[in-house]
Amino acid sequence: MTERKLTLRERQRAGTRRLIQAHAVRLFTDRGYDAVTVAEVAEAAGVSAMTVYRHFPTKEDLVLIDQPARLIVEKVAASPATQPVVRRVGGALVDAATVLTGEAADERAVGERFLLDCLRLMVSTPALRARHLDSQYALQQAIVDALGGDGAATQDAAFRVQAATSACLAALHTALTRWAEDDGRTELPDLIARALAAAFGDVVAA
Amino acid sequence: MTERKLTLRERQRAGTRRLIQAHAVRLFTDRGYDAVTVAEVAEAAGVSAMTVYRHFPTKEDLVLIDQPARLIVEKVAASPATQPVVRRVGGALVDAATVLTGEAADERAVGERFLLDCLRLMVSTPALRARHLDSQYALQQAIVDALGGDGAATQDAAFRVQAATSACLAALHTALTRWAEDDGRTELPDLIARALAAAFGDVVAA
DNA sequence: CATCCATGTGTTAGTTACTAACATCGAGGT
DNA sequence: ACCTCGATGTTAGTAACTAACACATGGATG
Repeated sequence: MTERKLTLRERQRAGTRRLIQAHAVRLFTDRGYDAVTVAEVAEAAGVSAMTVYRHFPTKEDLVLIDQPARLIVEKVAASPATQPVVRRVGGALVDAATVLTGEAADERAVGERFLLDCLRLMVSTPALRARHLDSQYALQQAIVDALGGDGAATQDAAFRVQAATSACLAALHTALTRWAEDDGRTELPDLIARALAAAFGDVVAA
Repeated sequence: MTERKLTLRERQRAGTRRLIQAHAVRLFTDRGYDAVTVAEVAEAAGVSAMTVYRHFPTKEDLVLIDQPARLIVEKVAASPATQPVVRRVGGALVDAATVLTGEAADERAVGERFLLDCLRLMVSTPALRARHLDSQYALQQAIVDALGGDGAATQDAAFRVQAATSACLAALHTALTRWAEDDGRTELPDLIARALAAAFGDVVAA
């Protein structure tokens, strides 16, 4: 699975990174994001505050998970260009979620729990929610590029693609929020599919 | 139009508020949001930094325009409950935009220019874009409430309403972004209607 | 018109997120 | 064994806020 060619330093670095993030999410969940300072996170992880900033550019990045943008973009690019945009993007989102949540069940237990903790923080903390929504906006730009709506097409066509893509990602966000509220009890791909169906009707029936 | 029963102090307060905001948006547009400190905004407006914070809780609020949430919510609540959600919300968004951009043409020239400056900043500055997206998320909650999907209905129905509403607001955001890029040359209601049509097809034909 | 109070404002001191610059220590190749 | 480079710590600094207190002025009351 994971690359075994990592040098000792790289493993140590990755280790402290995960250590810092784990302590951060735990403290934030316990006492609230705003009530915990970066210095406290650093102390809990046994490092200096500067080290925290070397691994995470901002306090918010301690919680924000880098969306699997690459996977989604690949799936969008691989979708047939003959289908409507909402179907292509929606299908890619469901597929990507299936791949991600379907990984090895043993790692899933711990990994998914951590992910749910992060998601809950993102939904409940205004600053994190805002940053998360903005990262989805960045994902939208990447998806639009992958859809092949390159500068060639009309500006009006590009606008329509933007609108459809943003609507799909909004449905995804609704599904993610619900997933966090449900504590992960419902299967994420199902939630995404249902959110898409609620917004677009049967256009996205895979 | 505006209430003439304002006391002197209220008019003074509103005056300094607009003064501060005008100087802020001008400075931000000229030199960039991050390169201008709140202290500089205060100095340009001829007040102390503390006064700026008394009028605007955060630096970001100097640019963020309070969305006409009330108008939109009213229009949503007034829409026929028999129609699908995307139609009800989409129609309300177009209607509200028509009302707002259709105001007295003389005030519109200056007001719309200021609004476009703010929008451009919101689109191009990450911190502002994030806050704006989050304020749209707040608007989403208000719209869902107004849709009458009160706790009575199924939790699943509430989820579907959330998904559809969020998708509509995503289309709105795409339209607003395009409007700012177009420098307001295209009529905003038309842009919104086209964005909705691109996402949902003919479901929203008003 | 004199008085009192509420409100907007200024000043100061503090907290916290974040940055820059320099010193140190240890991993990893020579 | 030596040298380099990368990870970390330390210090000092900037800027967005917040709290607390003092001051002045609008606006109502006698």
